[in-house]
Amino acid sequence: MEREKNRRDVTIKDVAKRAGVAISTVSRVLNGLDKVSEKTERKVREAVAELGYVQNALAVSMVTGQTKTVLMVVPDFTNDFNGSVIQGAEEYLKARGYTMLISSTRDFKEEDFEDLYRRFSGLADGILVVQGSPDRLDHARWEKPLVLIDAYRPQEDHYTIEIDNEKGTFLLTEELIRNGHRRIGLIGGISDGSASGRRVAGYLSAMERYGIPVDGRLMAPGSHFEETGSLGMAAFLSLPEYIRPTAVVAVNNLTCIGCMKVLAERGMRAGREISLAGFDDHLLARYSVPGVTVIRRPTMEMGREGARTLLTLLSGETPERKRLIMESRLIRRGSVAKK
Amino acid sequence: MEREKNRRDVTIKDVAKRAGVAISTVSRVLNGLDKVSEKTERKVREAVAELGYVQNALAVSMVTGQTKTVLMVVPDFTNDFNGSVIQGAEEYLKARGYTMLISSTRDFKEEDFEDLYRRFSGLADGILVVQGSPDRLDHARWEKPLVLIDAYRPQEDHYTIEIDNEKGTFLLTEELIRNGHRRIGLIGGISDGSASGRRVAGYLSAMERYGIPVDGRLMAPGSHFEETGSLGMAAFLSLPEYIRPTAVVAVNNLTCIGCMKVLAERGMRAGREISLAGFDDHLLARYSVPGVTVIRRPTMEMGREGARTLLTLLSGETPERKRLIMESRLIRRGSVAKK
DNA sequence: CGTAAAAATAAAAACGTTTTTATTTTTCTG
DNA sequence: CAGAAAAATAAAAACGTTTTTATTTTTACG
Repeated sequence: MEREKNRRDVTIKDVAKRAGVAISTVSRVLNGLDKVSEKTERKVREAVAELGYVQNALAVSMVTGQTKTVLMVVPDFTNDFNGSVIQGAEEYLKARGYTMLISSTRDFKEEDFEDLYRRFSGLADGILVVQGSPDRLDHARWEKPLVLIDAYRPQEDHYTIEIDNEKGTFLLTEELIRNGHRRIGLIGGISDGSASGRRVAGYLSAMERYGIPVDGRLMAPGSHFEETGSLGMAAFLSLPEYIRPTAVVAVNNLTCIGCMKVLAERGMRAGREISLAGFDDHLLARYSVPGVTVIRRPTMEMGREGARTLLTLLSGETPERKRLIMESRLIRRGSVAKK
Repeated sequence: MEREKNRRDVTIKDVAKRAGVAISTVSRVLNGLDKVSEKTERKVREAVAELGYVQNALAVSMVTGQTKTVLMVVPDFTNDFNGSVIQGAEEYLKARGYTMLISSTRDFKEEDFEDLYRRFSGLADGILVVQGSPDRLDHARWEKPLVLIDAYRPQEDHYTIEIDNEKGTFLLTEELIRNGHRRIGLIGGISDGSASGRRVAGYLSAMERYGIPVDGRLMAPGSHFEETGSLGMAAFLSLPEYIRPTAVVAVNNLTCIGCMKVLAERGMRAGREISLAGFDDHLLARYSVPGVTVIRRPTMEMGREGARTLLTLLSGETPERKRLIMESRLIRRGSVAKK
C-alpha cells in the first residue's frame, strides 16, 4: 500500500500548473468547448492523465446549478415491484450520466415530503416518486421537476407513469366470472382517489357489467400490505359455505402473497379449494404450483419511462403528455379453476 | 400556484440580512456553536423561519470536505436479498443524517470500480458494496472507507459483513443426509476464493464428514443466477434413475428459484419427486407448498451492520474486527422428504 | 470611571469549479 | 510590414457555505 496519507485530491489547479496553462483553459478542454489549440489540448490531456485528475462533482454543481442527480423515493426496497422500477430507472439514468439518490418513505405524507425537501432539495435536480397514493402533494414545497410512478392523478397536476388500474382488476374479475365464479371476493384496496381506488372500481364495474350483485361481506378492503391479504383470506375462509367466495381478487402483489400464505398454512392451494387472481407477476405467482393468474405490469419500463420523463423535464422540454398510461396484460395460470 | 418563477433559493446571506447580523453569525447559530447571545440567536432563528431557509448541502460539503453521503453498490435491485440489505442500510444511515447514493453493477470488475470512482468519489464519504465475489479490489483507486457485504475475504484486506457460508451449505447438506439422502446434487457455485467457493466447500465437507463419496456428475457449478439453477435441475432430472440425485442443494436464492421453476414446469414438487434445500429465505421458499428448507441469513441486519461499520470508519474510529460474521440459521420445511 | 479581559460579532479566506471579461498572441490584409 | 481582426489564453468573479482571524461591544474590576 503506497498511497500517501492525507493526500489532497488533485484539482484543476494542479492540472493547469502541470500543463503550463490557465485554469480556465483546462476547463474548456475538459468541457469540449472550442477555441483551444491542438497543442494546448494535448498538453492538458497529458497532464490530466499523468495526475489522474477527476472532476470534483460538488464544485461543478455549485457553479452550474445542476447536480446531475435524481432522487428516487420508494415505499421500501423489499417489495420486488419497487426493486424492478428502481432497476429500470437506474439503468436509464446511469446511461445518461445521471446519478441516483435514494430514500424510502412508506407513507409519503406531507410532513415526509417536507423532510425530503430539507434533506435533498439541494442535492438532486429532480425527484421520482413511486407511490400509489401520495398524500396531498399539492402543498409541498418541492419546486423541482417531479414525476410520479404508479400514482393516479386524474386532475393531471403532476406528471405520472401509470397503468390502467381499473382495467386491471376488471380483467381479473372478468376472468373469474368467465370461469363460472359468481361469489368473488376482493382483498385489499381503499376506495379513495388513489390508484388503489381505481382497482376497487375495476372490480365493481366488472361485477356490474356481468350483472352480479356485489356482496359487502366479500370485500376485505385495506392497505396494500401482506397482512391485509392474509387477514382477508382468513376471514373469507371462515365464512359459511354458502357465502364464502369461490374466487378472490387480490389488489396487489403483497395482498396476493398474504392470501397465498394463508392457503399454504392450511394446506390449501389456489385453484383447488379457492381460485385466486392478483396483481403483479411476482416470484410466487410465477413459480408456485399452480401459478397465479395475474395482471403483469411493465415494471422496469415504468421506471425507465419515469426517468425519461424526468430527464425531459430537466432538459427544459415539455413531455408529450401529463399521464403516461402503460400497457399491462393478463397472464392466465392454474390458480383460476373452472367453477 | 403562486410560486415565483426562477426564484433564487434563499441563502445564508439573505438570512443574515434579514436578521441584521453577519453571515458567520448565522452559521454559528445554525451549527450550534457557542458564543452567540440569546437575542442574536432568536433574531437569526426567526429570519430562518420567515424565509424558509434550507442549507445548501453542496456548499457545506465543499467547505467541510464531507458529503454525509454513502454510496451503495449492488449487483441489481430485483434480487430480494439485495433489496433487504439496502433497506437495512438505508434505515440506519437515514437515522444518522446520512444520505444514500446507489448504483448497480452486476459483476464488479476492476474497470467497473474505476468507473464508480470517476462518478462517485467526490460525492460520497464511503462506499458499501454488496457482492459475493468482488474482483480484485486490491488495485482499486478508491481511497475512502469501504465495507463489503456478503463477501469472503480471508486475507482481511477489507472490512466485511459475512455469514459462515461454508457452514450454511454444510448444514443444508447434512440435513439432507440425515433424511436418508446419499445422492445429493449441488447446483451453482464456483470454487474460487469467493463466498461462493465457501458454499461449495461446505457441501463437500458435509459429504466427506458423513463418508459419502462425491460424484462429479452431481455437481452443476455456475454463477448465482436463476438460469444456473434451471439448467442444473433440468440436467439432473435427465440423468438415469440410478445416478439421479434424490436431493439437491441450491447455492443461493436465484439458483433455488431456477430449480423450482423447472420443477413447476414439469408438474413436480420439491419434497415429492426430489428434495430441495437452498440458501436465503425468499418468497418462494417461504410460501410455496411445500415450503423450502433454507438457510436464512439476517439480511436487513447485514445491511445495517455494514452501514454501522462504515460510519464507524468515517468517524475515524476503528471497528472491533475486520470480519463480522453474522448468525444464520436452518429453517426446516417440507421440501426435504425422508428417503 | 478607565481599562483589561471576555464575549460577541464581523470580515475575509477558502473549498474547486465554470463562465464572463480582459489580455495576449497569431493570422491576415492592404 | 503596419495594423486590425481573429484566435487563443489568462484573469477574475461567482456559486453558498464554514472557519479563521480581526474588530467591536460588553462586562468586570481596581
